[in-house]
Amino acid sequence: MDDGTGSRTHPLRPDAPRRATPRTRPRGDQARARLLAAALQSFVDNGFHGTGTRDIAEAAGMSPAAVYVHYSSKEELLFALSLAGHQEALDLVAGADEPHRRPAQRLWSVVNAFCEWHAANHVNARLVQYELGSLTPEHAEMIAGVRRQISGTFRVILAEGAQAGVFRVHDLNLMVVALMSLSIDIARWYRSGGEWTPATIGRHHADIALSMVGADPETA
Amino acid sequence: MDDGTGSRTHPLRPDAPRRATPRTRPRGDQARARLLAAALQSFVDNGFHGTGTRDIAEAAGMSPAAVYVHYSSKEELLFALSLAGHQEALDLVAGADEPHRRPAQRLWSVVNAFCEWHAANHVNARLVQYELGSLTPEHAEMIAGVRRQISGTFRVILAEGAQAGVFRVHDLNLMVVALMSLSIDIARWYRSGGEWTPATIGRHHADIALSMVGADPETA
DNA sequence: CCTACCGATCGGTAGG
DNA sequence: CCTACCGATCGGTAGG
Repeated sequence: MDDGTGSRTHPLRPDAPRRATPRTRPRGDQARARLLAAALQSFVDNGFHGTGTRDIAEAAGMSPAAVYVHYSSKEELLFALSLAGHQEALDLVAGADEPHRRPAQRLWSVVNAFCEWHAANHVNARLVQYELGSLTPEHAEMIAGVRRQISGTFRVILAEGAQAGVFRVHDLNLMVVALMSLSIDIARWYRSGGEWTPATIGRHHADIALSMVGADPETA
Repeated sequence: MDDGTGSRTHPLRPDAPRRATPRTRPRGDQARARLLAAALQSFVDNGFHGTGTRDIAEAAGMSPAAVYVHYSSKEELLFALSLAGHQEALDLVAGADEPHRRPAQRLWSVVNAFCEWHAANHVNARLVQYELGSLTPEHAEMIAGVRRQISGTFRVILAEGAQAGVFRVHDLNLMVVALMSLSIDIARWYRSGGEWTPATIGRHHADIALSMVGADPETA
């Protein structure tokens, strides 16, 4: 098909078979990726309002105006990052859940995955958890939908374990937020290169999650 | 000796009328209080960088320049709020701890107080937990000292319970952050007027904290 | 994707 | 504690 460089202006014939169709990786995608990476780092380091579009452009190696070739506003950049991060977290949680297994195993697996993600991807996670206030109301509502799907996964597992009598849950919704706090707050305190690896934290906190609902780890 | 106001320069002289000395609550204090309240709300709603000094001044009923009569910079306002909030949280935690009681009772009491504070004072708490990045390095280091005192309170209780064999703690420092996550993350999700009161959350999460360390609530 | 530029607003200060 | 103002920088656009 195409070699991916896509820089030729004059292919060999006027009917130009190659140039007539989009490349698998158009050049614009690379620029967008650079912009997203630059924006993510700067939003996390300095906050959305503390980041100038010129900071982003410079870190992506473009002129200030080039940002607007790819994104119509600074908020669109934030939204793209926030949505991608939320979707990644949701996919991970949904993929970690194994509905055919017992509640304790499901809970352990989901908390383990969610915690590990927040540690390993703590830069993304920090944007995901702490920059929602700068989204437009429309975009915030779309993100809220993804967030409801994530908390719904926790809620279903807790409800099933409580009904089966293997979880002790006095207040279902309060237990959901408590379990999610354990994971989400990792984004706030985690620093890479420290005392623990993401995998260590995931296992430790998943064990703790079982304790929180009074599940016996031995019979899980 | 002294009434503590420390404002009188000539207490007994008849020609020392009241108005010659500052009032017990000098007028400047009131202006500072209005500035702090305005800055707190705006910093939490829009972030430090998203807040203009003119926003603060207007909400406090002053001209833009009047802010600098009381605080030398926008960051000084943030620091004053952050330090006061941290000190309040530390005082509360230290006051809730009762060293003569058993570890489980101490842990319950401290987690209960810390959680309740984060819910009841969630506006202050949000600034305390999420606006540290905008402090100067010097101010950040001062705040870090207060934070270490708070986490130290948790650590001491956990270590004592573990040594006494009434707490199951595999990784002391990781358990400290897990317990604090439970409390601190309340600042992120709590909304007043919702499903739970601060007292309800405090009791619920304090119970959960005991579960996390494997403490038997009955024999606490 | 660039240069050049728009009006608006920023944190902070002079001078009273 | 005010009016008036400083230079710098902001998000975004015109025109190519």
